Amino acid sequence: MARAVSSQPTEVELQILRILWESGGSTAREVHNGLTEIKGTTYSTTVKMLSVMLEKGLVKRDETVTPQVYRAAMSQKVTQKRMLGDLIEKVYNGSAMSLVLQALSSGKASADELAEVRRIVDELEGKKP
Amino acid sequence: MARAVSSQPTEVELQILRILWESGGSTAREVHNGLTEIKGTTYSTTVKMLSVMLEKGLVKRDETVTPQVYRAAMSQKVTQKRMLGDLIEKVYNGSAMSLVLQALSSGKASADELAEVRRIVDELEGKKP
DNA sequence: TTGACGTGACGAACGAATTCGCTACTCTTT
DNA sequence: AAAGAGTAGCGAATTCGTTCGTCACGTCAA
Repeated sequence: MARAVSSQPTEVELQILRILWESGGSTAREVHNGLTEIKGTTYSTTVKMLSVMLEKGLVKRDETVTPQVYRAAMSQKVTQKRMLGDLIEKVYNGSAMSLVLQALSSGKASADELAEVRRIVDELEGKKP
Repeated sequence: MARAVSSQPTEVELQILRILWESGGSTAREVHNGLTEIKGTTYSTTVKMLSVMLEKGLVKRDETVTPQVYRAAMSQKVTQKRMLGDLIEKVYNGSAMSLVLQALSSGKASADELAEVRRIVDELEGKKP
């Protein structure tokens, strides 16, 4: 038998979504131009991927114009949260904090970013007591 | 054609690794007992998965004892860091901080955990100047 | 109108991931 | 020794993800 259908976008699907998020909407040709830079695949492959993603509901398509324009069906933020939650569940046994600690200690964070983290922590702590 | 070999453990492989990390080492039967609770697959499948993982180098096997004992080849921490880095790269465009901020603001963190985050931030900021 | 060119839609092909059935062995127990 | 039970190994079957080749249309210029 086989594995179940993954709810998460696959590797290539994600690369396409990133192109669409950045552009806000692109024709198959435009997606292909962005994709071929990193993958070297053919235009045919790009069109196929887009049609597969359309079936899965990962992208929407405006057919009233020619060429048709594709857009991501879900925002980048929502997709990120979904995939992050998935990783936390599957790899960090549901502990978001242990992921945060690991990301903090291993990543190179700028002073500004650290200050931002501190601000968020202050905000969260303020709600507790 | 086909996709490239994923460097990351797959879904089921991860579930098996989690069992091995927790136990420190298990027989095929023990892994199966843990796996069948969440998957309902047969013993045969478990043994096959273990042999595939052995080929990939994801697990090691002690053949001097009967039944043979399997252990994860890589620590949980290293695997987590590797998969986290992968997510940051592919989904967060390389920005670890935006992942941290999202995880912090969406997750429910305890006071202790927040204090721990604050401690890490302090430590990281101390090194800068 | 005929030919070149771009857009789209299929379906084939192949590797990877999963699942299992069957077979071969090794120990125990009668 | 013969019957049972558990451990391991192999290869087949299926589905998914990914890549292309090819064909059918439409549009536009010569």
